[in-house]
Amino acid sequence: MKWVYIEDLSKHVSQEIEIRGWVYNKRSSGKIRFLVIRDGTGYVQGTIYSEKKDHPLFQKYDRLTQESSLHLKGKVKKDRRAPGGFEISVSDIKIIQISEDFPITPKKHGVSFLMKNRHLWLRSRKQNAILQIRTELIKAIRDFFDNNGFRLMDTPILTPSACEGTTTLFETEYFDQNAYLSQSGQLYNEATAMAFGKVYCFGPTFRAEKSKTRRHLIEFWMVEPEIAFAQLDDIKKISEDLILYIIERVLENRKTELEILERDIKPLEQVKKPFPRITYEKTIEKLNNKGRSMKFGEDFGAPEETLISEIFKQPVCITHFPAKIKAFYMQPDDKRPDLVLGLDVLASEGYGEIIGGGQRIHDPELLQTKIAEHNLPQEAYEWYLDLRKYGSVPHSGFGLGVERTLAWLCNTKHIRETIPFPRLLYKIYP
RNA sequence: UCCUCGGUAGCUCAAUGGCAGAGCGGGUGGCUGUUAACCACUAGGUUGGGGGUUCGAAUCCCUCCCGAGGAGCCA
Repeated sequence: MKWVYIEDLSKHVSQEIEIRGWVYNKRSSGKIRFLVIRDGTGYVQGTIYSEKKDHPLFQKYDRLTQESSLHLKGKVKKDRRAPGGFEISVSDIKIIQISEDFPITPKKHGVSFLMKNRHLWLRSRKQNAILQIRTELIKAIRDFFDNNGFRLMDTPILTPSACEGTTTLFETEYFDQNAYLSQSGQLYNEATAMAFGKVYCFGPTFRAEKSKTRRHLIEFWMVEPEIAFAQLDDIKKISEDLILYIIERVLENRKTELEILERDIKPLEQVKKPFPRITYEKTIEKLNNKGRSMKFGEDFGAPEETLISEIFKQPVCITHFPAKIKAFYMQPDDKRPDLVLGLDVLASEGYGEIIGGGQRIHDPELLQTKIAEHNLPQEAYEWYLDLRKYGSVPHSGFGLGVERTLAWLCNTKHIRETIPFPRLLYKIYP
């Protein structure tokens, strides 16, 4: 008999097939018994009907507990009463294992309990939906870059020193020296961009910040394109195209999951390019007009980002930040040397920054000065300075945070649900 | 690191100085279309740890531990 995944059931109506999965829920009513099975690709209801109370299938059914594993054979039927529109009229059950009492019952649970049971929580419907969308999001990101001439260049996770010297890094041993877990692939990406033109890296990054908010993970995934000869305006356009492509793909292929999450898709459908483009100084002005007093030189916090997204109702592209609040490698504006050509994109609906990037300094002397001003050890940056000695060109890039983007797409309150096993402040179990 | 709130049955919570409870989950029985099914019965407790006040503490005080929300920090 043919083993079929639940997501493909619609192709097998009226056929005898086999499903392999786990018991999600049971309901019984004497002579008819219901069994909801999940197999990772979806959920389907099985029905067993008999006049005889001691029917062998009833005996097996009665032994089944939540999350018991089984093979289930039966005929696929279309039925309006069944969740999902299809159900299986069960002809045989092969029990693989009777599960012990499963901790996560179909009722309410607290976050702390669920996080301790993250390895089991992943089996729940909403968690499953979020992570199904995650795989679509990642595929969409890769397709976007692959289809637009970018070369995938993986950057190292073990690095000899800080990329920027701003964030706190995880330190580890590297034989007889110290090494640090990467907080960004960008600097290495600049080298590969000079070798391949258009590149991107996609990998995990690590920040040892003691951040305890719904927007922060200690370990998170970031995609970082870097383009030789590109200037600020070029990456504005690419970041818009990327975001629009991602939304399109998720809306096209993951509608069922968005429904499970009860995500109102209108705000996503309404995202259009070009996004509102505004400078840092204009943003400060707007915030002040809205009663949020801010001075030039202050960085936006979570409340400001929320307010900005309320003003525009679209993702917003903010540029021209004070040099003081940005990293050392940012290219200064010709007309305003106190400003840098940085780019942040804030997602709509209050989700805050999902993209950060900008144009990089290509002048060797200027870069050297900035490294000195930021008290960074020049020896560590010799290779990086080399990139400006041998055919230096203007170049730009940005990083997009996968989990923040996913939280926005799914309308998930907390970022911890957007990665299978989140690493959070002081929490690394399971 | 700081601020606020919390920790009672496997889970979610009630009991605010006087008998430690309910719903879910588990077990037993019933029911022909259930949708987190329902109905009946049943088992289940070191009230986070330690100390104190009191005739009496889940409840008040001290202390430690753990968690949540937020802030700061943070491309």
